[in-house]
Amino acid sequence: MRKKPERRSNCPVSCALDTFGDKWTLLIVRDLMFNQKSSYGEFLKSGEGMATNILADRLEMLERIGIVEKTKNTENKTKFIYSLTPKGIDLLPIIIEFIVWSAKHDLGTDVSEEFIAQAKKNRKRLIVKIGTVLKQKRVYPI
Amino acid sequence: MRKKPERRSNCPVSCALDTFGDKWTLLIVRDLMFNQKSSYGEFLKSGEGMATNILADRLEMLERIGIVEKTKNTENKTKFIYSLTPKGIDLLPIIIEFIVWSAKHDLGTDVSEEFIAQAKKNRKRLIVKIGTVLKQKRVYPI
DNA sequence: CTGAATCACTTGCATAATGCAAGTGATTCA
DNA sequence: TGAATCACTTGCATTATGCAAGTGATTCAG
Repeated sequence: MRKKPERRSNCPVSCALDTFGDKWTLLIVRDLMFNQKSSYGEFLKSGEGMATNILADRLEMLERIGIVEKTKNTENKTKFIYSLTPKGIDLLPIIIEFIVWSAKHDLGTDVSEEFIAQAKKNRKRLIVKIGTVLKQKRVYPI
Repeated sequence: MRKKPERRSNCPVSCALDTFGDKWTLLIVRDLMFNQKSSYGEFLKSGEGMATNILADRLEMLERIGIVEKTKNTENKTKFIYSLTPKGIDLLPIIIEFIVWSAKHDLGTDVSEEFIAQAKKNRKRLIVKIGTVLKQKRVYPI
């Protein structure tokens, strides 16, 4: 378990990196946003090969700070469903900008032309569109 | 020295995190963009207290992958000047979105209302404006 | 009703990254 | 010419990550 990330300064960039400044946390968010994943087992199957202990640690952290919500699956009691809260959905612009940057500067990265075109020409619309879908997917707590 | 970050997948988010997924790299970029810092000694003085070896490591990496440029100061030969390349300047939207997210969800973080207002209402204009300043600051290689 | 399968984790230990303090070598300045 | 400045290195302790195996609560098939 990683140490409680005490804030290094009050700079907004620094504070964001206290939470997201690692190689895994935003990949979970990405999977929730773009890859239709919502369970521990599905996150594990992602191409990057996250270790089980790291995944458990990050999910606990994301839930604790209110970016992700964990609910019981009514069908199968061993299965849990993770979904993004509004605070988590607000990470969408950050993820989009990472994608745009990689598409431009990291040849060999897989991005659809379509997505980049929309991100550039109808950015706001794209964010609203994806955000709406994510809000609908959200499993509201009782 | 950290290992050469081999790409974990071809996902643009994952690729970006291979480079920027740590607590320090984007702070150097932030200092170059917003804090008028341009030398090793100045980066060290940042409020977060970066270790000297980590700073040296990240500066070398950022230069190697073409995000930062290192030039000799003509006045003082012991001093070097670091500046952002166009590839580095393109990180601006990412940094801005981190700031916007923290301003909204991390109370206690220091952001001016003015900046957030501009980021929301005139995002494109803000990016062009800051980008232009950074291009002018850039020390072109011979 | 029971044993195998599924799911979501834990645990223990090796390896890698980071943090800290001290040291080095090339200018530059008094 | 000796002290100060600047940009790093180096060595070692601490922390985080990676890997493989194990655990406990359902669920499902026979």
